Amino acid sequence: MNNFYLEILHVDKHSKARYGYLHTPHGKVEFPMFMPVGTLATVKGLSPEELKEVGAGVILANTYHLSLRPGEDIVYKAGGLHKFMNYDGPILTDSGGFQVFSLAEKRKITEEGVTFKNHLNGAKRFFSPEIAIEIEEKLGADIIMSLDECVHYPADYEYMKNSVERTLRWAKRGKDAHKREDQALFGIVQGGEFADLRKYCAEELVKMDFPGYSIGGTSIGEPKDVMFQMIRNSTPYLPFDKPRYLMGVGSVDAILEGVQEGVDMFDCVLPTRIARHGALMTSTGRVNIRDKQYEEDFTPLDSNCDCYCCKNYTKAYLRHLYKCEEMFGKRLLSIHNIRFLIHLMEEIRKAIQEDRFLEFKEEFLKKFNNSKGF
RNA sequence: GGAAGAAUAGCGAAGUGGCCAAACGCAGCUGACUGUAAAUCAGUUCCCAACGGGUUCGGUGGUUCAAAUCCGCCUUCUUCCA
Repeated sequence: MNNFYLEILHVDKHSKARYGYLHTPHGKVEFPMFMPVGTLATVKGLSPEELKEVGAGVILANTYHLSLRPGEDIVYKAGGLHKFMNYDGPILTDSGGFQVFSLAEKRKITEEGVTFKNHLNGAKRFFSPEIAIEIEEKLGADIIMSLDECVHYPADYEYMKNSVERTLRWAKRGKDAHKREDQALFGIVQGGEFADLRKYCAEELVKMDFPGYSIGGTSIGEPKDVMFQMIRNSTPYLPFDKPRYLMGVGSVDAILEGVQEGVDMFDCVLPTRIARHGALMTSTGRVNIRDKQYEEDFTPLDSNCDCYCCKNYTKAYLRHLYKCEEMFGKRLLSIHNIRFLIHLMEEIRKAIQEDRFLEFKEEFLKKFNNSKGF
């Protein structure tokens, strides 16, 4: 496919951070990028117009969840995900590999695939690498993931080794099954905390020649330094000219760490989920808006933020909305958190182009870690 | 004027002789959340120099080894009858 490629415009002189455009069938987007998650074909609380306003490019949707509701055939009949959800930017679908982890007690893995007892009514649903691809083709995202096993942490070496071998076989099967020319299928690097397995998995995937590579099995409860090591054990084996996507990572320090190691794409439910729960990312650290200290605070959430929420509303008002469980509050806070991360990426991109990424990282973390981080 | 019933922690509400500093819900205060089973989950909320101690269940006086729980009186509220 020639309408999907990475256009690298600059590499930071003092790190592996890269800047450029990712070209997709639904337009080009700058990287490094943060991709908001819209599991059920909606980024919870935000309209497509609001997503544009906060600067979102790629957004995610989920194969497992959409295949259960409304069902991939409905989305297909609607004209695909873009039309169905009225989003004309690039969309990425996760394969269901994360649900192998998050719904661990409701599934069984075999060589053939994964059988889920779904979380809605317990009905069995079988996912093979081929079925995942078939569903993803019907959903019609620009970027799709092969079915993998997101392995729990910690896992012993033997388990991880077998799992990586199987994930590699699944990647191959998915690739063979994938027919749509207008979708980029990514392979996923697993291997947990084991350096040799990460390397092996990356190298084997590269042999299969995917248009992009994901790093999975991160941010599932492992310590930060372990996560950082997982990244460093993966990126060196991935081709320079293909996008690297660190899955499920959305904490500020981890994003900065990933960018430094040459990661181009990040996604995470963190900003939207914690926003709904009243926790906000600000340039000076974490804010729990429900806290009493904001009761009479008539200043913006983050004076350095240019989002609709920060430009128009005070902490006292946001606290009030939160405590009254008004949905507008959750929307405003979600808008802020997503804008915060996307704005962070904008600043990162600027810093990379000016070869001062490392200084930027240090300064940003210094301010951010003054209070509680994530 | 008479009759019946009720008063429990910020609110609602269990408990009706010892296992009660008192269930539970709400409100309050605080944490957590990372390819979304999440508008969720967890902790905490009488006072204190606190792995112990001190005061509580409308008020007051009793009964009892022991009372939120039983008895007398008082106060307030609700309903019904006049």
